[in-house]
Amino acid sequence: MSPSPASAASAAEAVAPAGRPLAASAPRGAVAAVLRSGPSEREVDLSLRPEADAEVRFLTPADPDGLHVFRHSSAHLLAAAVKDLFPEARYGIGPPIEGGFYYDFGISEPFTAEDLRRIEKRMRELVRKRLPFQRELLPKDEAIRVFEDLGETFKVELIREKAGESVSCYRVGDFFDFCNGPHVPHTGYLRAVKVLSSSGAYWKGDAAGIPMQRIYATSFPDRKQLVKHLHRIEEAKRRDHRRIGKEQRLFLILEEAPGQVFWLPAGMGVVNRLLDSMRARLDRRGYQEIRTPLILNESVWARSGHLDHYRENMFFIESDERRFGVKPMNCPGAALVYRSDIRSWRDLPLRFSEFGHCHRFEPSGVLSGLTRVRAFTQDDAHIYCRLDQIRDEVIELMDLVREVYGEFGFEDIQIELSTRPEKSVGTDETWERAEGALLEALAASGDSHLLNPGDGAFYGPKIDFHVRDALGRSHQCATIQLDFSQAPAFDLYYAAEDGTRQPPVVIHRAILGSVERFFALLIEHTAGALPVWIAPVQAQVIPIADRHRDAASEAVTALRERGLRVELDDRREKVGLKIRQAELRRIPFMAVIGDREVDAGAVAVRTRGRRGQRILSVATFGDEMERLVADRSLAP
RNA sequence: GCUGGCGUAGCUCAGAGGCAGAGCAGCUGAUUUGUAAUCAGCCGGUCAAGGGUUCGACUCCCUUCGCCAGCUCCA
Repeated sequence: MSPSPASAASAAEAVAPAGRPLAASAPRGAVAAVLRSGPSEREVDLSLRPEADAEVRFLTPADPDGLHVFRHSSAHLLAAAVKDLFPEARYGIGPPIEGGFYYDFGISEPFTAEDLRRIEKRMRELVRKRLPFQRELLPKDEAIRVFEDLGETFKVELIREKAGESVSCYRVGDFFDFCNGPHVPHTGYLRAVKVLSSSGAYWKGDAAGIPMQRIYATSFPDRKQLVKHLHRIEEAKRRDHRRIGKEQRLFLILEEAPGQVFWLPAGMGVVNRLLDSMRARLDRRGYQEIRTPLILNESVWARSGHLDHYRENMFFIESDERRFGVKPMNCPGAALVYRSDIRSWRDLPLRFSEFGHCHRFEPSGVLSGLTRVRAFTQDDAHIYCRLDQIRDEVIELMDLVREVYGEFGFEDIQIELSTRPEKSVGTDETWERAEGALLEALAASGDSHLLNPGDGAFYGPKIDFHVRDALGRSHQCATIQLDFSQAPAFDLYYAAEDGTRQPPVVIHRAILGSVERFFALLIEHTAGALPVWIAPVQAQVIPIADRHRDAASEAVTALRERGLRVELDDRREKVGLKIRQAELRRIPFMAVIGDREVDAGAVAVRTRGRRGQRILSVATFGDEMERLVADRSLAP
């Protein structure tokens, strides 16, 4: 997320007089300042006394840079508390992260829940002491000596790697840390802290390296914001697709097939409507749908490069003394389809779409609900085109992504460009050309993006679209990947205008990404209250007593004849109970029929999540639902 | 895969070295019901699986499987 203009403007600009601490001119709540000297800027403590009158911008926790400082200071506070209680813990790094911060410690025993409570308590004690954050500059060799004496081997390593000749350190109480700063003036600022959880981690993220214990925590400038944040975390848990999937009987994941999905009728219906809507869209955009085998001869995977680059993520089976690979991707199948006929430059671009069921062997520890599975359906396509068509195709694809995600109301989407990884096929020249084409398309689209150097697929660079789930975790969904290597690997060519044989460029792309993952995000995004067009049941018709059954049944029939998904709840239960259960199932509309409605030839329509009802004729009610379906409306 | 936690009825969860518990759901009956839970009765369990310790294990120990959080990796 980038800093919004509104919050950046909230940081006050000022001129600080020479010789006086910046704090003297700082507005209430400021935690640090940005000092401008000429064209360069640097973040500094409020205790700094500028030598000459200085232009400064004060940072508060309301702007992203200020919050960063605030959380970073909080991380020092956490480490100080841990060192108090566990002097043998050596500290690693403690950066701010979205929603809080963490600190890694080298310690033999994992922290218990009780440890975390004690740590939080000690943090609060240190807050009450209002201990100042004091900056000290040491020569590099002296700093190394100091941390060696303290036994802080991680810090010694960091200083050796990162520090310049003069090493900036901060002291807060007895806690001394190598750190650039800046920091809040004293611990009293950090009055709303909460230790959240702990888990294992590794020094420098290296799974073969030294195990560490990581403590996650968060902090806010006041108690109210902290409570609000903790509330959001609770709300996210309520939206968890695993929970809603179970409650609403959408899908199952069983021990009998780890990482694979059993779609229940309600969930299957949603998936089918998703796919139908994608198919209609693709038809309009000139795609041709294909389906290729799940299991292909091993030689295909040798040819495609998967055996060399993707083997550890593949399932293999042996039958009739021959080895087969279960497809983790659909590309080789598409390549074989392309090769099955002669192709002319006039045919391009050829857009083959495939809702391909892919299997990938994922390590057990990464499986999670529908977002990380071992078998999933990709809404894949392979576009075979000429070099000069790449730019327009990619621009067209970005438009398609925007269209689909916009329709579901996803707004927090991050675009990332990933470039050549270490393990890759193809020449430097083709990689440069492919990366250049993507950059051009990105520029043309006007969307901002992040750069992920070295994160591309082994066969080409890619543009990924990430969407956040309810818990704030980011998931890759749509992806657009260029591939200059499939054509040579599979001897693909087209007859060019000049009569020569030319290799086509392949664009792999998925819009939903994995249908399973997209489904999960949709559930969390809507908290299970799916839009009418895709909801498993669109309306529940509820007769009040037995004598209203016939009228209710007629209403159901009339609505079903329009193609609407309507259920009848004619159990001999109270209306309150039926309404409650329909609300819990997030059914968009509840149509109650009692004496008044029978007399008027109407239904009393209650809309999901709203009190009160409207008296409508069955025909009007049907019209309204049809309109919501046709518009793919997000309401109600 | 690694670190830690967890696995008890269909679901949510309590319990605990000595007869296995609750609420909801389900079934049966009564209630004919007006917008988020009507009442009563009944049924429901190899306490994840395998091994070990013990007079006795659901409980303690070991192994395996699965789930959860994080790490690493990714659609």
